[in-house]
Amino acid sequence: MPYDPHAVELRFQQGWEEAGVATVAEDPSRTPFYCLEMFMYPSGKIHMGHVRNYTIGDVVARYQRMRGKNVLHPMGFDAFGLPAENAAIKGGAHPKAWTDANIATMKGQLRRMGFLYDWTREVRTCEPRYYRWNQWFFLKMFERGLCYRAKRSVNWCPDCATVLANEQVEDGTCWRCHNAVTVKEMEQWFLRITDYAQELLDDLDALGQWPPEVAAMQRNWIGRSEGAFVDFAVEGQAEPIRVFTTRIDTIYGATFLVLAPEHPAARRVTLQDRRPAVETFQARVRAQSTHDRSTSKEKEGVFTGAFAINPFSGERIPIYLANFVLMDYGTGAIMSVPAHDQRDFEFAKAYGLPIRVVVQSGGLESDRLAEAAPADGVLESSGPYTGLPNREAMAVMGAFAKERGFGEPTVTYRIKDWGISRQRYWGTPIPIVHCPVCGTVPVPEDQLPVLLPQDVAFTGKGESPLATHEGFVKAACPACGREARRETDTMDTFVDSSWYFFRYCSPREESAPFEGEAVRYWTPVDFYIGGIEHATMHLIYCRFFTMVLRDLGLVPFGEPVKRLMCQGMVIKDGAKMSKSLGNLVEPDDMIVRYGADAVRLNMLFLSPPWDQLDWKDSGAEGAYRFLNRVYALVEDLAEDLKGPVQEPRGEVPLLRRKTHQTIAKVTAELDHRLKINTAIAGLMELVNAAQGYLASYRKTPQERYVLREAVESLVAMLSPFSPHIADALWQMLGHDGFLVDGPWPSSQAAIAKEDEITLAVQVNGKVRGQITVPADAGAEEVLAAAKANEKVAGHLEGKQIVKEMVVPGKIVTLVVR
RNA sequence: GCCGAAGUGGCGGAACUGGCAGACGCAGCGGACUCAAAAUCCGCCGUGGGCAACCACUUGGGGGUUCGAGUCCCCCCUUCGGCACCA
Repeated sequence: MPYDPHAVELRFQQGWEEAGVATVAEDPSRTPFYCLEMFMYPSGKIHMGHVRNYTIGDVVARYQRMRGKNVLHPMGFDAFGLPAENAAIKGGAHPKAWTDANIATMKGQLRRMGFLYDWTREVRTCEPRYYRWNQWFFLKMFERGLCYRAKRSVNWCPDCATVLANEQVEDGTCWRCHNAVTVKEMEQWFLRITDYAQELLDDLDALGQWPPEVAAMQRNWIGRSEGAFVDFAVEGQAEPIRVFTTRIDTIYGATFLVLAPEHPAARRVTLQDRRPAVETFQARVRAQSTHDRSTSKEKEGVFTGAFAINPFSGERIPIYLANFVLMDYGTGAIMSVPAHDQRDFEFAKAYGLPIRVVVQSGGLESDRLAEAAPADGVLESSGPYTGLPNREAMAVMGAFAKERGFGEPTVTYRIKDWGISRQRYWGTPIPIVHCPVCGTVPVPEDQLPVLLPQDVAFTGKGESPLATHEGFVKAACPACGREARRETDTMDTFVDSSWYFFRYCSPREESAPFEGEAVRYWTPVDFYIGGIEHATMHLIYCRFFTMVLRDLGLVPFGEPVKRLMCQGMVIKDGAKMSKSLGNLVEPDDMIVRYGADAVRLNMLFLSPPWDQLDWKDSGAEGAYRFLNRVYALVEDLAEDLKGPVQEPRGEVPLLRRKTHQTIAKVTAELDHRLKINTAIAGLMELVNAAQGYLASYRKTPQERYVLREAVESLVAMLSPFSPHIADALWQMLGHDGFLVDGPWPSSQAAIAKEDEITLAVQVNGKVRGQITVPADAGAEEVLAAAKANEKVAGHLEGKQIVKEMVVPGKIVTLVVR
């Protein structure tokens, strides 16, 4: 019977399900292994990116399980979010119905791919029994001061009518709809991720099994910067202006002070006659979109008429507002040292402000600078610090500022507190009530969850649908009982995904977010696979959340993921797959043509998991062809292999050696490097070798032993990659059960080892001949053989050997003159 | 601008610690089977030279270290990703 992928795949998908092989439970007698893939946003249908991500995860989960580990391999849905709501606004179904329908479709597709998930542990973040714990964590953080409300300038997407976190703004546009983002002042809820900035940074060094580029991106994002605060008195005013600088050593070269246009002190310091100009400038900056503001590099500003006093030199310097100073970094105010900072230099040139060199790094003259000179050097024109190397001066001057009380050394971070308020419906309600008397009051724990109402109107205009839902908004104040107003913002969906992997451990737990025993058994996650696009979003948030959970005493560690892998993008014909480019490959079509096993194998074989993958239908055909060959091979041999066997003694047959070498190679690949493409190449080589063996197969018990060992090892090792066909062939060979429970073949070093090796012989760096020697031959013997080689001898004739060496197992090299 | 990753046949890729570059597959070419086609099987397949055995060249470019470099060091080019007026 020819290989029929559909019949085979459906048969075993049903078989696995009926046998419940995917369902796992804690078992202290076995080693746990938590294999996790980023859960799914239920957008409608799965795409090739999902297929790749989940195939890699399924390989790891199945392999670890074949090795005897107790493997937790769950899947769930990141089910809150804007697209569901946008679909409702466009006149579609209710977000809940839309989401449920998509989940049903996508689960079917995952099942058809043969991914072995413990669906009894499925988590959907839009269910009250899940999101109530988001609310619970919110309250816990609120109690600890890790959660606060503040009026801030926030990123606002007019199109989505909601706030965005910094991480969700890409190049000045919304990460979802890619329309321009603007700035808006709003009351927002924030989580104090900055409290953990240092720990988030420090731990990166210990995450040895994370891709270094992800660690680098996070380092960059956290943006630690050492410097100092310095207070500059404002002439005629009591309140000073605090600046942040990383170059306090250059303070004698500060020739003006600059505030961000939105700086709260701007109004206070501006003199009466400068008001109109200052306000015009502020209005112009405010009108700019985030994108325009960050892309226009033109330095523009306005003089406030006020002067500040340099606390080191006593010098009187003008105060400006300028567009290049950002309110949300440092203190929103800087001292400008045009000689040593390029931005300050450009501004000074544009506004005719003085430029003074104070760090001499070689031949610098204040009135001849063509650009700023940020290099290290020796201080000049710097009062008592003149002559000091600038690095030393930094420390001394910082300490001096602290001693005199007008500043101090400090550290700032680029990362900001995480704004989680979203003016949308389809998310977790924030458990807060605003009371006219008591103010902001948290909803008591025993009143959770604050349920998201179902009956809302989706207009797509202005505020969240919740704000106009009378029944939801009206609430009694939990403190005094008076009529109050419920908070109508919902939480950023990244809150949902920050802890879902804990919930999988005990998904039906009703009295806590998760059950301690289960979490201690399974977590931290051993292996996590997902897209690198989450490097500075989800992958920072979930680390932060885990640290908070640790500080709440809920988990015994601060890092949720031991090993992280980011799979590469799936592209087609050199371009990202997308509907608009018309190069979308539908997994369903591929399955119809070649079956899930071939689609999986092709995905895995085309390139290493972390590299970009250029999808080729012809590759799937190749994979399909390979599976056909394996199927035909096993089918032809199945009956014969049940005949008598006897382990061969003495010289190891070539096929047997190849079998054991392949087992060693594939095992090593799946244990450590996960360069799955080369593991599959190894299996292909083994098939070629087995087929070659058939030419001289005489069906002796010894030969049959060798062939059976090869074929059974092959089928078992194929199982993580193409599990359905592997199970079918396994049963054809007379075994019961499913390969997901092993056995994984084992390699014997003595059999895998070559007893004769072929070495190349180099003369003056060029390969001139080949010699075959016993694997354990000594250097003397090898050299003798090399010199005796006819071709080598020709190159030695009439020459003198000046150097000879043998690299065991690798090469022989002779240098002649 | 800063940080990071990468550049190998017609294509995807292999070469794990410096040791015969091109495993494995795709495409292509030739052959077998077939009335024919598909499928399958066998062979060839980096470039140049030679009837040949063989020789020379070849891992983005240039230099270097080494008996020996795709791999290590320096400079440069290109592509991709991240950050970007961060004081």
